[in-house]
Amino acid sequence: MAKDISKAVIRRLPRYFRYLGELMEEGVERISSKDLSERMHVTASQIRQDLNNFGGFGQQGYGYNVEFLYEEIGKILGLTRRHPMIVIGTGHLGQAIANYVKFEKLGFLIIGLFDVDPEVVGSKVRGIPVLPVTDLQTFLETHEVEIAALTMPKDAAESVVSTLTGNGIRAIWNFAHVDLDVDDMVVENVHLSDSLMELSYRILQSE
Amino acid sequence: MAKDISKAVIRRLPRYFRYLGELMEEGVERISSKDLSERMHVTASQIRQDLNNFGGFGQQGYGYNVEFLYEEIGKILGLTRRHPMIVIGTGHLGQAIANYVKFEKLGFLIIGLFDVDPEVVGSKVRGIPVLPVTDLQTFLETHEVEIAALTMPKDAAESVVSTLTGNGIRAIWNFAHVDLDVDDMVVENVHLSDSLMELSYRILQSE
DNA sequence: TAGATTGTTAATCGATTAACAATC
DNA sequence: TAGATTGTTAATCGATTAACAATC
Repeated sequence: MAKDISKAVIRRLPRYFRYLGELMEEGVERISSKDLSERMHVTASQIRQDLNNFGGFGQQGYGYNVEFLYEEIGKILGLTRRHPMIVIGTGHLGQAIANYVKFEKLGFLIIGLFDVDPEVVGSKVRGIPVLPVTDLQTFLETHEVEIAALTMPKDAAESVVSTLTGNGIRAIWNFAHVDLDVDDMVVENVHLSDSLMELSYRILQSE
Repeated sequence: MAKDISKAVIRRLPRYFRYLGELMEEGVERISSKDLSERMHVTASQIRQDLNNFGGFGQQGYGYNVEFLYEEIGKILGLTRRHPMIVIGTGHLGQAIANYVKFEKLGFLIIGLFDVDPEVVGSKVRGIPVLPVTDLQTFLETHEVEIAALTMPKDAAESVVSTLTGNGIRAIWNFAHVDLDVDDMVVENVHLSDSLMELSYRILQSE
C-alpha cells in the first residue's frame, strides 16, 4: 500500500480528527469544506485536497458526513486497533502519559511502566506496577509491546534503545532531548524545549 | 524589524541550537555546513540558506565557529533574556514542566504555580507554593509574567484565557486539547495526542 | 430542476537543493 | 598561493491555492 502522502498532510490529520470529534459532540451531522475551513482557519481547498489523498469521502452538493469522516480518518490513523505501550521513566512526564485517559480511548494502552530508581520501583501508577528497567528484556519477551515512550534523560534513553531493538517494539515515542534514529523503527521525537524556544522567538518578533 | 522568516526555518533553529550545544560539549571549535549536515541529516545547502536569513555567521574556507554560532542562535531565539513564566494546572504535566531544570537554563523561570484543586493548593513544587487560580488576577497585577503554560483540561483552559488577556501576559504555551487563538498573544499549541496519532499512522505505513 | 459543493486539474507560491563565484 | 567553504543566485521540487467541470 502506501502511496506517498506528504508529511505535511499527515501532520494535519490528527487536527481534522479533533475538529470532527468536536463537531460530533455538538451534534453536527454534516459539514462542507468551506464551513470546516472557517473553523479551522485553513483553506477549503486544502481540506478537500488533503482528504482526497485517501479517497472521496464527500458528496457533491452535500459536503461531508461528520461521523463517517471521523471514522475514516480514525482508520487512516490506525486508531481502530490496540496499541500496547510501555513507558520507560516514571518521572512526572512519564506519569502524565500513564494517566492520560484520552490516549487509552484512542487505543494506546499502557501495559508496563519502568524506572531505574529503586525508590519508585514497586509503586503503582493507575494500578500498573513500576518495574525495574533490568526487567525490560524479559518483559518484552513475554508481552507484545508496540510502542515505547521514553521519558528519561538523554543518556539513559540512548542506552535503553539497544534493549528495545529486536524485541518486537515497532515505535519509539521519544521525549528525551536527543534525536533518536533507529533502524527499522518508527521514531517520533517530541522536544518540548524546542517548542518553548520557538515561542520565545515569536514573542521577540511580536514586539 | 522582522523580515519575514518562514516558519519552517524557525522551527529548525532550536534544533541547530541543540546540535551546536552538543558540539560545544564535545569540545569542537569549528564546523562546516557539510559536517553539520551529516550529523543532522539535512543538506548543507539548507543550513547555509537558513543561517543566512539572519546574517553571515560563517567564514569562507573555515566554516562556522561553534560557540559563536551557538550564541548567535541563542540571541535570535531570545534566550539571552529572562522569561518569567507561570504554570496553571499542577497535575503531572504541570509538575514535569515546573521541574525541568533545562528550561531554567534557557531563561524560562517558573515564578508561579496555580491550581483549582484545594487539595494541592498550598503544597510546594521546587519550593514554589501552589496558589489557587482565584489568586491569578492579583498575581498578574503584582508580578511581571511573560508566559503562561496551560496544563489543564480544555474547558478550564478556555475559561482561564480571559483572565490572562490584558494582564501583561505575552504568550501562552498551551497543552490543553484545543487550539487556542487569542488576539495580541503568541500561542503555541502542543498537542501530545496529535503526535501519538502521527506515530500510529507511521507504524501502519511501515508494515 | 437549480443550487451547492465536491473532486480534480491547472496556476501560483514557497521552500529546498544545486551550483558556483567570492573570499578567507 | 591553493584549498576549502561560505554566501547567494538560479533551478528544481513540492505544497498550497484557485478555478471549474462533474455531479449529488
